This record gives sequence, C-alpha cells and structure tokens, in this order.
Amino acid sequence: MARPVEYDLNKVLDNAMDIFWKKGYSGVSMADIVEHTGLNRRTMYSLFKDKEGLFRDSLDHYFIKLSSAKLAVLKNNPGKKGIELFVGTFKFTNDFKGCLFSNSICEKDFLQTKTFDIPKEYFISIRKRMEENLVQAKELGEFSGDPRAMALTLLTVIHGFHVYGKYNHSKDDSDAIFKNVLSMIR
Amino acid sequence: MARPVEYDLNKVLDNAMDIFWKKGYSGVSMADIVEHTGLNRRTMYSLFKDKEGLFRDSLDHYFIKLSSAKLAVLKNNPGKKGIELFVGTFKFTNDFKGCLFSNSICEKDFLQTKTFDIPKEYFISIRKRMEENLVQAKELGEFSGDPRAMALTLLTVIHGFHVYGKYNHSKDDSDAIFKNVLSMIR
DNA sequence: CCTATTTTAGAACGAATATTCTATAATGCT
DNA sequence: AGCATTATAGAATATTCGTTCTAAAATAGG
Repeated sequence: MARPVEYDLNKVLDNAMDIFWKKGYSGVSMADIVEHTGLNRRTMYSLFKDKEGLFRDSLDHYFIKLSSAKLAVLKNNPGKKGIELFVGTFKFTNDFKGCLFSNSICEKDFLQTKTFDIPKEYFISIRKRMEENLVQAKELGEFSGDPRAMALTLLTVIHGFHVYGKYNHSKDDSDAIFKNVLSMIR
Repeated sequence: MARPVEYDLNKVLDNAMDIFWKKGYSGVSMADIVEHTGLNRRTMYSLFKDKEGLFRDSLDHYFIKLSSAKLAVLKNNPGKKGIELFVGTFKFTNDFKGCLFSNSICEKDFLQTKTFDIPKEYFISIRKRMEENLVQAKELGEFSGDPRAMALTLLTVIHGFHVYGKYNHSKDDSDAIFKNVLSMIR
C-alpha cells in the first residue's frame, strides 16, 4: 500500500557500528552516518529517534554479534579449554580498532544510562561465564584458585589487551600477554 | 613594559587536564575551556595555537606529574617490592575517571601523531621501568619468569584496571585483581 | 488512474562549534 | 604624562552540528 523500504536494517547497523567503532560517538557526524549507512536523514530519525538512538542500537548489534560468537566458545568447551579458546579469539590485526564497548566507556562519562548499561551488561555476562568455566576447571582438577578473582583478572586483561592494541599491534606481545595470563590457571 | 599576565600556567594546565580527563577531547568545548581555566579566548590561542595544542600540553602536563610520581616508586624500591608499591598506587575512587592516556587512546584514531605519541611514550617508559625491576627481582631470587612478558602483562592489567574502573568502582574487585596478578611474580 | 500511504531526496533550520577581531586595560620606559 | 607593548574582555565570524521540513517518488487498493 505504501512505498517499500530500500535499506537493509542489518547492513545499516553493520555500517553504523563500524563507523562508531572507528571514530567514537562524538567523532561521528550525521554526515558520516548518512554517507556510510546510505540511509536517508529522515529515515534515520524515524527508525532510531536520534543519533544516540542509532548508537544504542549499534551497541546492541555489537552485543548480539559478539555475545553469541564469544560466549558459545566458553559454553561449548568446559573448563580451562574453553577459557583458552575464548582468549584465543582475541587477536591484533592491522586495522585493529579495539573493543567498541571499551572505547565507548572510555570516551565519556556518559550519555543516557541506558546506553551506558549495554557494555556493562556484556562485560558482566562475560565475566560470569568465565567464572562458570573456572568452577568447571576446579572440578576437573585443572585449577585450584578463586574462580571469581580469576575471572575478574581475565576480564581486566581483555580490557587492557584492547587498549594496548590501539597503540601497538605486535602479534608477539599479544601472544606473550595471553600465554602469561593463561599460565595462572593451574 | 607591557601588561602583566593574570593566569598561572600551572593552574591553567591542571584545570585543562581535568576537564579533558572528565569529558574527553571531543566532549570539551571552547566554552568549557574558558570557563574552567579562567583563560581568555585570545590568550588561549596565543599560548597554545589551538584546541589540540592545549590538549597536547595537557597530556604533557599529565605525563610530567605522573611520570615523576609513579616511576620514582619503582626506582626507589628495587625488585618485587617496587612493583607491589607501584601497583598499590592505583586505586578506585568515587570520582574515578580512568587514565587520561588510556581514555584518549580509546577515544579516537587520532588527531596528529605527535599528540598520539605522548601516551605511547609514557606507557613504554612504564613498561621498561617495570622490566628493570623484574630483572632486579630475578637477581634477588624473587622471580623466575620472563621479565619482558611479565612487564607487558602488568602494563596490560593496568590498562584494563582503568577501563574496568570506569563502570565499576568496587574496591574489593580492585584488590582482587592486583592481588591475583602480583601472585604471578614468583 | 487516482488516491492513500509511506519512503526518499535533499534543502533549510537554529544552535553550537572553533577561531578571530575590535576595543580597552595595565604595565615599564622615557 | 605619554608612548609602546602586551593582556584581557567579549562581540563577531564562518563553519559545522544535529534535527526538521518540503516536495517528489513509489507502491497497493479502489
């Protein structure tokens, strides 16, 4: 009955996510968004309310993509093995942009709290899942320390890894960090 | 021979540093700068060239204040003791703003490279100094691992600590992380 | 093939941005 | 006291920002 849409919501969010990832929230202008998503200005406002709405949906998009991919590794591989494989999914690349969530949290003190809560919840879910694997590791006799403290430490290292990678892409450093930290699980 | 200045350069940089720390580079407007430094617009431009110039000098200011305070702890306390005391200088507070350098590096892809290089150099100097302490620790029989890998790991944890503290100020978590990591030095 | 409905294209808007200009104020030297 | 010099106050500027408006385009049903 009405004119059909021309955009693909999934691609729009992929592109919005990418540009926020690269330039940060404040660094992205509406002109950037229009250019990279191909979205009409009017359409963007009717779909997402405003710039922060699009940002929030981009964070959700990132959450969903990462959450499923990363958490599955931990769930499907009980104990220490899951942690090792999970940690192995983090790699420096030439166009390394860090973690969208870490970057966003570091950028400012923040926007609306409902935007702030998205990264926060993701990090909590990651930590809890690592803790479950460490409890399993304990039952399997692979680990004898405190699962909560260790999961917290691993999360902190992952945060730090993404900061470090923003100014140094050395693959050797990346390997050294994780090898060293994984040796703590014993 | 001419009208005397009314500003105190040290205080100006203290205040500029604080506001960049709180709001990030993009989040700070010229109006913010004028308000918080008490500096006249014209004076600000003649002293620092432009906003990024002031930012760069604020980073240098941060560098100098931190570098002397933090590195001294490592230098004055050889071996593992220095590392422990150094790590102990990082604490969560209620108004925790993270690390100005980490925040800046995460914020964007960056401005001029000479701005980017300030945090980078600081982090390298911290890592190298920790490495020296770990070499001492090895000579003292306090440590048997790889000093470079361990220094790198500690730096990464410090990065991560500053990210974590942006969304969770728990003192218990802070203690758990560092206690856990320091136990790796053996 | 006209109308109702929704999407798009992109011009237009006011507010906010970084930067510069003009005028005035405060000193030291002659 | 008057002049040269530099600092200040804050108005003015041009640009860019996020957001909204107007008009045209594309469909389905009558």
